[in-house]
Amino acid sequence: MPRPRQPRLTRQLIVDTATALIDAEGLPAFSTRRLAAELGVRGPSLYNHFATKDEILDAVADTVTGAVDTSGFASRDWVAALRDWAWSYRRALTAHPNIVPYLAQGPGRRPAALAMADAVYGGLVRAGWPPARATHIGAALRYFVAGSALGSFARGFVEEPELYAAHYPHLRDAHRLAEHQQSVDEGAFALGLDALLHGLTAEYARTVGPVESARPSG
Amino acid sequence: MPRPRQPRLTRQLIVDTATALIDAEGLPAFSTRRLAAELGVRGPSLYNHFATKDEILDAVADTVTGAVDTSGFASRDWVAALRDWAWSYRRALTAHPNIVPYLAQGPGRRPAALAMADAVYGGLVRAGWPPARATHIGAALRYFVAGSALGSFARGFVEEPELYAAHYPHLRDAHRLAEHQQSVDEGAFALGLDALLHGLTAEYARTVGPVESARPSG
DNA sequence: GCGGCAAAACTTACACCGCTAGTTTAAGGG
DNA sequence: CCCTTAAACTAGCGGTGTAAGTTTTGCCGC
Repeated sequence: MPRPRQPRLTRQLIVDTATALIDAEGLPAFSTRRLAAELGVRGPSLYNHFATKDEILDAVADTVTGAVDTSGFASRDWVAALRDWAWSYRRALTAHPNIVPYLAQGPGRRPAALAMADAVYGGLVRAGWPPARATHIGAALRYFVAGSALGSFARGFVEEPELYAAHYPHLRDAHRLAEHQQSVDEGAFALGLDALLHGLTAEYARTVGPVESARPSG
Repeated sequence: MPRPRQPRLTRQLIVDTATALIDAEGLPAFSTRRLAAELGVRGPSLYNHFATKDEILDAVADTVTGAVDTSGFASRDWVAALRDWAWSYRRALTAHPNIVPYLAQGPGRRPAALAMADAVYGGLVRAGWPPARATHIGAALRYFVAGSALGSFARGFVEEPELYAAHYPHLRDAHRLAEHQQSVDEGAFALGLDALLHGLTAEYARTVGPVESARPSG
């Protein structure tokens, strides 16, 4: 089957299908042949549109990151902007949890990740944070969000109470975590984010100056 | 070459060699055949000692997690214990950064991870935190530590200034991040951890009661 | 209109992957 | 001493990413 009348593949179509496949079956199940099959095509054909498998994954990761909203840094005080950004970031990642392990490994050359870092850094510097501090804050929040989307603390537990009861006295009810997975993860995220922002507000007051444009809501 | 006079493989030897191999060449380079070659053996021989490749990786991950020190929860106030634990946790992970993406995916059945979770949870509950809060705090800190060890914000940047200058105005000096990688990551971690603990201290005073045994150091 | 070139699919193939099955020999217990 | 078990082996299956070369189509310039 040679070149068809109308191309069957597009970068966009490949990325969309790859995203759906990863969402549905996980990263390990994502292979070039499997993806090609999903597209009604033969595997190597993908290489007419992407140079490597990683390039496809980068495109998927970039699309996911592109959904993050950083507009708050242009309109709100820095605390509110950080909060909005962190939640938007988390939502974007948890919408496609299976790609997170790949995505989490450095902003690299991915345009959307760089644009995001740029917006955050710029917003914090504009708010009065020293550049080095702005870098640290952006990184720290990134750690927290990525960790929360990746680790899914609760998901790791297993439905076998006796596994825990014997050896881990305090985790007697750990198996229950699996039931309330989402609420545990979201609760931990909300608590941690509030604590982080609270601490940053105090740090701001101490080192930058009295809180003016910063109106902490927590 | 049949059964040798003296076994050439041990679970311990396999785990140690696997750890060294992953440290030296990264997760993708870690294959059963490659590991076997490193051990002077033929690949399938590993399956006399481990059922699957993942079981080997779990053992490596468990060894890494086992190096985390949670003793502070038995002797110090909860804030100091959390701080010590978080730093120890981070040191354990950054000592073997290549295994982190695997390790980060849920505490699962790995004994060391469960023991760690148990110690943290128990310590927080003993300090007066409500159980649900204790779970959230442990998870939040885990997110932060795992994210910091995984993402290595700075490592992601590339040594090509012109890549950033054009499109990301605030990241003009982003390529310099690669130079100061370790200090940026550690600084971000220190800042974030202090902010988190500061916020948790405030939360404790507000919801649990006046700070008594808690003696925040930040 | 037509020749030629680029595009986009194809087939084939390589080296590697995790893992299974069956084989061989040595070690150790009854 | 036999017999089970352990621990290595070889062979091989189905799958992986990707390189190379083939074929047909669409399109652009003459």
